[in-house]
Amino acid sequence: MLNYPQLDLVFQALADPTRRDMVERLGRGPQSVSELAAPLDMSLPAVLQHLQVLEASGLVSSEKTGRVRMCRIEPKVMETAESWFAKRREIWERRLDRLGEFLVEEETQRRKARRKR
Amino acid sequence: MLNYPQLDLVFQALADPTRRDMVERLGRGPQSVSELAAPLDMSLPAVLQHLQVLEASGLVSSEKTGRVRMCRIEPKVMETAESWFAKRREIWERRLDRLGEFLVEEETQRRKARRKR
DNA sequence: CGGATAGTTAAGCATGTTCTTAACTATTAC
DNA sequence: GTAATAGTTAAGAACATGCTTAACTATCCG
Repeated sequence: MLNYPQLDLVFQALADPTRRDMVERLGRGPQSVSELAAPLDMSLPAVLQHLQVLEASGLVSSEKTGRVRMCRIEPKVMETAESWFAKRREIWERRLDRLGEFLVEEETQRRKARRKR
Repeated sequence: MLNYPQLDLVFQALADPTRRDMVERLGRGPQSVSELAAPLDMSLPAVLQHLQVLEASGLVSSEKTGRVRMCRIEPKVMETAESWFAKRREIWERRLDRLGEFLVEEETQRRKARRKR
């Protein structure tokens, strides 16, 4: 399971539309810092700061060769975040199943009680 | 698809460990504000503020009857956030498939070329 | 070498977040 | 009706976030 601090950083990173956009584009393939920055309406240092947040969360990694820094997504961290939702949903659905069984059982008891009268 | 501002609010809400804890417990069943607050090491107003963040995101809804406010999770919003990851993963996996096909194709071409010599 | 390209660092400002305490309202129980 | 319970509101302190501009470094190209 993912430890709490990382989930903090991952969800914090994804809470910003600029960073989600960067993640979505990196999902289509690796990009340099300049390529990432091109469609964004902000300064290059601002893009760098977003990239740092993404890297701190583990969602994105980058490597510099020559003067170009290539950025790529880290699917494992994405999947671990996704699995937090899956785990919640599993518990939620199990609870609803139990609730459903309880209600059916209750109804059965009521029918029996009516027949006895 | 979920609109951007809501995703901002949902991920922002989940970026805090206290709020994730509240969501996890509400996933096991509805709770009053006091019940939600009980295990948390902070003042009641602070819990209220976290609850407001969760409600603003749509992840949690609440209803007051008498002097008790009962809070429940909104699974649909959870699922829509989860689906953001699923969508990213789908695109990512499709890309890797294409990349795999390309590499296999390339290898096949190389083998043919070798045979011709 | 010298200029263009790609990225980086630092400082500062405006705004947002997370908590606190104090004071308050509405509901229920005796 | 009085007191306990459950929640609410407001104000403020402390820190975090998301930008900016200015100045800088490292690499590549001719």
